Order: sequence, then structure tokens, then C-alpha cells
Amino acid sequence: MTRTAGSHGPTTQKAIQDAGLRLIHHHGYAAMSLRQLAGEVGLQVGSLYNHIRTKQDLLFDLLHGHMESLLTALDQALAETADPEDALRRFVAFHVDYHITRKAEVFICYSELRSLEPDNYAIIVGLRRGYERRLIAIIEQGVARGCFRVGDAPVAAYGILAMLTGVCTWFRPDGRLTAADLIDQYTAMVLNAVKGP
Amino acid sequence: MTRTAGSHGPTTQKAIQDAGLRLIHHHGYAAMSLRQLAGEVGLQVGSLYNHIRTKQDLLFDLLHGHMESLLTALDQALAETADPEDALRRFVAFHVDYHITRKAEVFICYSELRSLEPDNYAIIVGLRRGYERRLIAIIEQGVARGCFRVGDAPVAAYGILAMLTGVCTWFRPDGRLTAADLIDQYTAMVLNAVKGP
Amino acid sequence: MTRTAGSHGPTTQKAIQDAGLRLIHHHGYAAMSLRQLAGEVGLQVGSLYNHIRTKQDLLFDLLHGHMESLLTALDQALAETADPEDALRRFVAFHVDYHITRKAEVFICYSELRSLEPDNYAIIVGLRRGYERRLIAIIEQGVARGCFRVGDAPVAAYGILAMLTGVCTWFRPDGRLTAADLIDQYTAMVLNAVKGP
Amino acid sequence: MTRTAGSHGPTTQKAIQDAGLRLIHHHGYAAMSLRQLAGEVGLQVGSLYNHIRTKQDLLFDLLHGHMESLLTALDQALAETADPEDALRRFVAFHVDYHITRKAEVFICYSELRSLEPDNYAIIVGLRRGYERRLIAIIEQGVARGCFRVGDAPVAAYGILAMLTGVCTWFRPDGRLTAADLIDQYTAMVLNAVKGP
DNA sequence: GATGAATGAGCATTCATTCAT
DNA sequence: AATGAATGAATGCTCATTCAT
Repeated sequence: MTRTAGSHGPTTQKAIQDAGLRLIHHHGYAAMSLRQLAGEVGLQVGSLYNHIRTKQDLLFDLLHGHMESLLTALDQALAETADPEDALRRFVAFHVDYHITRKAEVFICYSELRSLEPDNYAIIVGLRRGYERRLIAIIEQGVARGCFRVGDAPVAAYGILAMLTGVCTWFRPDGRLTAADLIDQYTAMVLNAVKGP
Repeated sequence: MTRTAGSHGPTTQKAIQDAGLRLIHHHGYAAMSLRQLAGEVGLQVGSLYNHIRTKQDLLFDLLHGHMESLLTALDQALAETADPEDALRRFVAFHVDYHITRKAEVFICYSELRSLEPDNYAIIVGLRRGYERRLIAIIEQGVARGCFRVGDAPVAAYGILAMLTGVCTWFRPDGRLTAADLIDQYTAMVLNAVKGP
Repeated sequence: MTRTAGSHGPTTQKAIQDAGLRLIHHHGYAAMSLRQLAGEVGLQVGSLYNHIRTKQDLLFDLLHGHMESLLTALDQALAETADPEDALRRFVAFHVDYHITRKAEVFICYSELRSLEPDNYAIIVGLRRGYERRLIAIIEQGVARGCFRVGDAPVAAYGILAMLTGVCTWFRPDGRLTAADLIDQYTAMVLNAVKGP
Repeated sequence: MTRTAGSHGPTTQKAIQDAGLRLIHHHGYAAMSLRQLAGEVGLQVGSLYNHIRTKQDLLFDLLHGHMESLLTALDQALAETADPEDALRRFVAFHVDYHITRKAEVFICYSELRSLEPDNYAIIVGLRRGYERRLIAIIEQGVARGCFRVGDAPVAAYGILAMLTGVCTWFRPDGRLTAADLIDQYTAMVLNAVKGP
């Protein structure tokens, strides 16, 4: 954690994280300079170090915070589902909604994995695997109960995740489709895909 | 020594592009230094400039060459298809195969778009749009003929493309699945998804 | 160590300008490297950029500062002169004295004009034209009042300026002549030249 | 000398010197790159070295050739002059004419002295001193015969040389004045200056 | 004579980071 | 907390020069 206990700069801290997220999303971690970041927040470079430990830590905190809130939110969305089909519907709706709403976090969580130092990388990838496993489990349950039919559950899951995650690349809230339309269409496509002909 | 015996223009050019592709794929364009690249090829930094104009040009040439060969290969794969379902099968098989075989090119073509200068960006994105349009056209034809049923053709196309493209992130040729298995499963999923219940 | 004890912004700024002036005077702008400059001031190269924006800016600031102080000093020297002959005497004395005293600034202001980027060039040349115009005006007044006789006033002015400015190339304060001797002789030559036979 | 005996490339040799003169005049020796020069002549950089030994040699040959032809031409112009006043008239006419006609050579001969390596510097400065001495001798003779009156002959000579040399900076053949007008005016000014009131 | 490919040193500039104030 | 000045390493790129072909 970067925040010094007891310090009273939550505003600056937050401003740095927001600007950092935006800049990493736009230019990438390697291409973002701390001078740029300081400029966005209205500080001199040196002052940044009252709020972050290193550039790498800023990235890690962003990704780690994102993954934790993503997992918490998913568990909430899936709570008390017995039926795999119902669970899959909820998963699709949750994933698309979350990926539309917080596209920057989601995007850098995929694109900046390689910018993480080994230890940090392992942690984030571990959390991500947990997320994937929840979808795999749903599919495996569906297959076990005979309501889904797929060749290989993890492969099906990776395909579905890639398809749904793609929305954070192209979806525009002010475009032809509403988020609800999108969720409806993708839910139908995903269910058709796993239920078979 | 001013020249390694046996060195040869076109060979060096190719070596630079190969190493460049590999390094950009691994570390990203911004994080790859020309010193690293020169080292991989066995040259001094300055010598690189006998073969490339700028770092940006190296990236652009890589992406441009890739997009052109991708489009040519797709047109060949789709030649003489009358039936949308047949066309879609061929598209899936082609796309997955190509994205497994040349995963580095494909990956950087998505991930390094933002590293392109505006003019170069416009060119590559234009070519990519051409690729997407071919899939959209197939889906629209299928819908027109009543064999496919999707909410919105472009949205379906983006979903399918994202799903298929994902393979270049996780597929390992020495893994549990063969490329043929993968193509079979994904063809089935895609066709189910667009044919509806 | 991150900072030499006792170092201080404005002082360093001044040291950089002094050393920059000396080095540009000796080797020329293009031939002076910022490494050299940093070495003279006792800094690492990068630290220079806490005090200058670019190498070009350093040059421009030097020339601009010089031209402004030159014009101010000239106006002071010429204040309350009614008689053209008196004005010309004062001009010669002022110009020679200034060009002996601050020969480095004066020299680079002539020799490094071509190293200025277009916008900066225009500004400095504009100021210089203002200086020339003051001498031209004196000669024209003298001609109008019949005390001077020259073919073309600007041409006479350019000749006089070139003659006087030359001192910063060869005059040595510890040489055969004192500055006062020099001013006397040049005043006589200039007055003879413009008064005619 | 740069030219390999027996080679038959006088055209290329000449083209390189012409372009070199022009580029050094425009940008300065340090700022001119051999790549630029090669480009102007229509060669690759490496090929330049079939015609020059080094960049420094190119500069030296330019200056040395210039000084030798200047001295030869001056001696011709002054041949068979008995009278100092006549000699001074001829000197002014010769110097102005030469400095207008070959302004680029003349200019770089002043401005690029500092770019010469020590040995080359000594040679060129020696030749230049010879040129100055001819004017000093004329003035001293005039003073000895009582037709000129100046404080210090070398100082007068330096002033006159600076004044006359200045023309290569500002004179435009298509301007308000012809070369003849200029020579007339400057001859008058110089003679007035040295003859005294 | 010309070319293209190489070298190794050098360039101006930017970087993440540190720390006295 | 914030600043401004510093560090030392690194960046993309250019340089004069060499030389096998």
C-alpha cells in the first residue's frame, strides 16, 4: 500500500491514481512519465513521492485494487445462484456491465500485465485466474448437469471472456446500442454457444 | 572492424524486423530500446539506421506488412464461397489458424495501435476496418437469407472477433488441445451463437 | 549525493549563462556541447535542464538579454544630445567602449545569428536594426544640417558600425593602446570620414 | 592537397568544394554534416572520401586556396604604385570588389578560423597577417610622407579593413547601390579618415 | 569512383528517483 | 506536503570515418 497511515491527503492521493489510470490507459505504462502525471495533478515531480513509493507501485496498486473490487463484485453478483444457466446469465450481465463502466481499469489490467515486476505479476495473474475459474466452474457445472455442451470447458470460458471483454475496446455509451441491448444480445449469443444446437 | 564478413543488407533487414517483432511483443514498443534491438541483431545502435528510418517506422512497417498479408490471406481463404454458413466456417478456421501461427504480429497489431503516430494510426486502423467489414458482411448475408439470427450484425462480429483473437493470448501449441480441436470447438460455438436457439 | 551543499538556483543559472557565453564565444554554438557546459559549471548534463529549456533557448536568452541592455545603454548615452556631431562622438565612444567591455556577447550576437531558429532570429535582427537605425538617424540629421557629407547615410552607417565593431576581434586591454587612445583615434577617423574634405 | 594525382574527377572535386563552401557559409563548419554535403553533390557519404581526406581538410583547402588567390590578386592590383594615396585608392577598390564578388569565401575565412586545427590555423592566420601588413605599409608610407595623419597605423588599418570587409555581410548586388557607387563612397570615407581635417 | 553497411563516439534531451529546504 | 535542484543512467538519433565489394 502506498498511503502513509495517518496522512491527510486522500484528495491528492486519489487525484494521482485517477490521473495515473487515465494516462496509463491512453499512453501505456512505459510511455507515461511521472512528469506528465505530476503535471496533470498540479504538482512538481518530487512531490509525487509523498504519495507513491515508485512508479511500479502506482501501477500495482491500480491493478490490485481493481482486481479485488472486481472479485468482490462478482461474488456478490453470483450469490445464491443454483442453476448454471442463471449463473451464466448473471455472469454475462455482470461482466459486460463492469467492463463498460470501468473500462480503463479493465483495459490496463490486461495490457499492462507485462509491465509488472515478477512478484507483482504473480499476484495479479493469480487473482485473475480466480476470476476465470468462477466462469469455468459455471460451465463445468452446466456440462455436468447436461444443460451445456462444450468441447472443453476452459477453452469455452476463455472464448467467452475474450468476447465479453472486447466490449471495453469498442463500446461507446452514446452509440447505436444501449448497454442493456448489448447485454441481451451477448447473453443470447453466449447461451446459444454453450447450449449447442 | 567495420563490417562483419558475410553480413548482407536484406538479411540484416530481416533480422532487425524479426528481432523487433519479438521485442515489441515481449516488452512493448515504448519499453523496447534500440540498443536492445541492436544487441539482438549483433550491431551497434547507429548501424540500425542503415536499415530503418526511425523506431516509429520499424513499428509501422511491421504492422502494415502484417495487415496486408492478413487481408490477402483472408481473401484467398474466402474465395468462391456462396453460402454464409460455409463462409463463416472458413472465416473462423482461417482467423484462428492465422492468429495461432503468427501470434506476435497479431498481438502487437492490437496492443501497439496507440504507439502509432496519427497518420500511421489512420492507415492501420483503416486496414483493420476492412478486415472487420468482411466478417460483418458474412453475418449480414446470413441474416438476410434467414440462416443467422443476431441482434446487431456489427456487434455480433466484434464479439466473434474478440473471442477468436483471444487465442493468440493463451493458446500453446504444446498444450492440451491441438489447433484442429480448437478450431472445431470454436466453429461450433460461433455457429451456435449466430444461428440462435 | 543529490545536491551539492550550498548550491542555489539563481547562482547556478548565472554560472550556466556565463559558461555558455564563454564556450559559445570560443567554439561556436554548434560546436559547444551541453556536456562541456555542464562540466564547466560542475553539474551532470541532465541537471542543466533545471535551468534552461533547450540549448537553443540558452543562446536566445544570451542574445536577447545582450541586445536589450545594449539598446538601453545606448539610449542613455545619447540622451539630451542636440548636435549631430556631438551625438556621433558619443555614439563612437559608447560603441567602442561597450564592444571592448563585453566583447563576448557582442561577438556571438554577430556570429551566431545563423544558429537561431527562425522566430528567434527575427526578434534579434529586429532589435539590431533598431540599433543601426539610431546611427543612421544621426548621420541623416548631420547631412540635413550640412555638417556631414556622405553618399548614402545607411551605407556610411554600416561602414562605421563594421569599423567600430571590429575592435572586439583584435583589441587587447593590455596591448599598445589604451581604450581611451582607441576611442580618440576612431572618433577622429569617423568624424573626418563623414565630414568630408 | 586533397586531389589524388592522376585522378580524372575534377568535376566532382569542384562540385564538392562549391557545395562545401555554400554549406559552410550558410550553416557553419560545425553545423554542416558530410551527409548533407554528399546529398548536395549527389553522392553517398562514403564516396566523398574519394575526393577529400577529412572534413577538416576540406575546410583548410577552401581557406588556403582563398587566401592564396586573394594575396596574388592584391599584389597584381597594387603593382607599380608609387603614391600612397593612389595605393590606398586601389586597395579600397580591390578589397571591396573582391569581398563583394567572393563573399562566401571571404566570410568563412573570418568566421571559421576557430574551426581550424592548430597547425592549419597558424598557416591561414599567417597569410592573413600578410594581407593586413600590405595595408599597414601603405598607411605608414603615407604618414611618413606627410599625406596621411593617423594615431596608430595598425589600428587605422584594422578599422579600415573591418569597415570594408563588412560589405560582404550586407551588400546586395541588386540593391539601391551599385558596386561602383559603393567603392566611390568608401574610397572617399577612407581617404578623409586618414588624411585628417 | 561509387556504394552500402559498418563502427564507436557523441549528441540533446528525458527519465525515475532522491533529498535539503 | 510541496518545491526545486540534483543525480546517473538511458533514450532515439547523428556524426565522421572506414572499407569490402
